[in-house]
Amino acid sequence: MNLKQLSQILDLSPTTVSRALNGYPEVSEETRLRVQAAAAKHGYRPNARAKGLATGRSMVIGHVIPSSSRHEMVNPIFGDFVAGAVKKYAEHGYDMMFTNADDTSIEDAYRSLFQRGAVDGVVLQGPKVNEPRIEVLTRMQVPFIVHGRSTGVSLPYDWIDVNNKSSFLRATRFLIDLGHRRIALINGLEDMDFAQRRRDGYLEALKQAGLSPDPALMRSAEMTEVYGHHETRDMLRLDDPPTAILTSSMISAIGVRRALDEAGLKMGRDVSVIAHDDDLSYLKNGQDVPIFTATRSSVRHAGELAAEMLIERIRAPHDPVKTRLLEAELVVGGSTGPAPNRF
Amino acid sequence: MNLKQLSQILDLSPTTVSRALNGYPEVSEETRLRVQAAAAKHGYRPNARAKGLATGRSMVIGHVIPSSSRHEMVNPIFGDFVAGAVKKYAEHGYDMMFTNADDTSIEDAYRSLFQRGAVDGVVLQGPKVNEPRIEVLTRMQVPFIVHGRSTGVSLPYDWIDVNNKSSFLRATRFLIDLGHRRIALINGLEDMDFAQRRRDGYLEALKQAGLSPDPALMRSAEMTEVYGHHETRDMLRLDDPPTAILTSSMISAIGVRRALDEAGLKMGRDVSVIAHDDDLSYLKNGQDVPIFTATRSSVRHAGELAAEMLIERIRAPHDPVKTRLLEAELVVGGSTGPAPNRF
DNA sequence: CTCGGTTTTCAAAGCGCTTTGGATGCCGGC
DNA sequence: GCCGGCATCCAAAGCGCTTTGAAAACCGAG
Repeated sequence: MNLKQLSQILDLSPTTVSRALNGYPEVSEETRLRVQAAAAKHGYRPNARAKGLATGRSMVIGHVIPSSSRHEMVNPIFGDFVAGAVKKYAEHGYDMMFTNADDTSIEDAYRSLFQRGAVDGVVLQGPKVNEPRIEVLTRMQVPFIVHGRSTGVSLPYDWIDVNNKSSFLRATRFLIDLGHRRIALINGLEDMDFAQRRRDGYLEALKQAGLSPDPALMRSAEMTEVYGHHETRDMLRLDDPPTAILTSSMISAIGVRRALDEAGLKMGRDVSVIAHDDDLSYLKNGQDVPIFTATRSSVRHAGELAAEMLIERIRAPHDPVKTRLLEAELVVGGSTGPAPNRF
Repeated sequence: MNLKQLSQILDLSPTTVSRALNGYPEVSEETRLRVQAAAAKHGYRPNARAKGLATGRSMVIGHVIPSSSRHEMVNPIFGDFVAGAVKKYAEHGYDMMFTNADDTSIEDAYRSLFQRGAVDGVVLQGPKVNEPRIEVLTRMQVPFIVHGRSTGVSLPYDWIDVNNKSSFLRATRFLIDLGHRRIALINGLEDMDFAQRRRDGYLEALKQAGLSPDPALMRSAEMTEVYGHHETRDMLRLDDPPTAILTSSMISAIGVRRALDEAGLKMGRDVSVIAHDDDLSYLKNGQDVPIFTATRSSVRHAGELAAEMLIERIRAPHDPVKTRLLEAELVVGGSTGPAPNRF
């Protein structure tokens, strides 16, 4: 069932039917109702491609998933972000599109997505330090939003980010206030901008407290459970092991706990742990009492906000740049306590 | 840059340029090279919407995400499946599209997606028992594939599934062989088809061993960490607590372990645990030695296969139905051991 | 040369929609 | 009775591509 057929049934021109359905004023209310009824009855749905061709808009927003960095897509954080975004997209009549690209052609992927008219805008996820994609997208005049920021990029661009630095600064200070001096950081990959900012916050707090950082206590890798476990076990073998561990994700924190258990140490008593909690829906940090003391910020909520900001941007391409910085809250659970062995 | 402009630059007709680019034989090799060079030089990308309009195909495959069941999308399993699928899509020139739908209109969402020409096929995820969507999609003649199956649906349809029943049967038998008699099942939501099959396997194994199931040891809910923890803690309080626990996901297994830790029980010695492991990339079941004894089946691989099967289906809509049943492997880790307290 | 066949190219229609620029009919005002 | 103005409706062009059917160019055979 297409417009033409529907208009023939109604004995109206396609023009009028189109207008009736799209809420234009130059059609009588009577006709509009008649058209709407017929459309509903025959299950008429305007062809999205034709509509897009005619209007020049696709009502689709694109996300690109690097394929080689296997984890990115799969990353549960990504999932929650996308869930938040897709909901807002739907509210505004947008669909969400994914394209896959290998790392070499990732810029190409964005370019192609937009230039072939598949999407009206894109969201850039997981920005690295000096993220080159930002410049590319700006030059192409694609409406886009960055989830995160990129130090080193001086262009203005829309972004939404959580204040990683301040949240890790506060978490570190919290541990220091509890008397901890040997504080480890199990961070994400530090070419990622967010990881770098977290490290900055951590270092800043140490500095403020007059503590000097120990490279042996600073680890960086993809945030898996196994990685959290591995690094923790490794650090516990040090002559002067950490009494507190700061970790960049709940997943690795789970690995940390496993390593502590294996070593016969009790979390919160022998070793304190603070995790960054993205408030993932299937991996809640406990029911009422948080399992881990954590810096919490809902990545799903960030997804919603990002979607709204992007849609705004698409509507008004020349508005001044908009940014949004979310503060994480520090929730205190059972995984932290005063430093042991205070002499 | 569009076809017309490019053809003017080349002083050729749009027809010829289009054919040259799409590999049709009726264009001289010389011209073809000239066209390809110009296309590359000017960064020409055929407009996807126009192409779609003309060909009647969108080269997009759709996934629908129920919004009310918050977890579905977010579910890390979903993420890995999608990662596998999107890779295969890309290899065949397809993109992936997501639409959001609330639970009431989920059928509508599929209908709309297809009828408005947004997608060439869809994948149906998380089928329930007597899944109504299968009938709807069949009737609409949408090419589709089901990830999982649906007991109670008698129509033929393409599906790919892991043999949930046999894998849980084997896992249960494995525990029985270790001397366990009080075996708990922490299952997913049992209106989901996969969960029901797992329960069937579990029950079958008990039956074969002459054991009668205890409703107090059979739990069912969304597979979160907190849930695994909660149910385990609850069951440990029973007069006759389980000595082994079978759980439907790694995530809840982590909760199970937490509950065991809290109760001062050692996993693998006091209580044995077997999890179903979807082999998620960021939540590996250990490095070399598996953490949990588990029934393992890569959901990412399932995603790849599903994508290929769907693309096949789109190419040949009238081919006989294809199905694929994957067997999970039973990997033995440190979480299982002989039943304690044998008298 | 001429002619049938082959290769190469092209004009134009069509995909399903929106939108511009009228047409048509009806109204009251003069 | 005519005209401007308004409310409705419509024909046709256009979005950027593919594809049909036909023309043009070229070939060697006769």
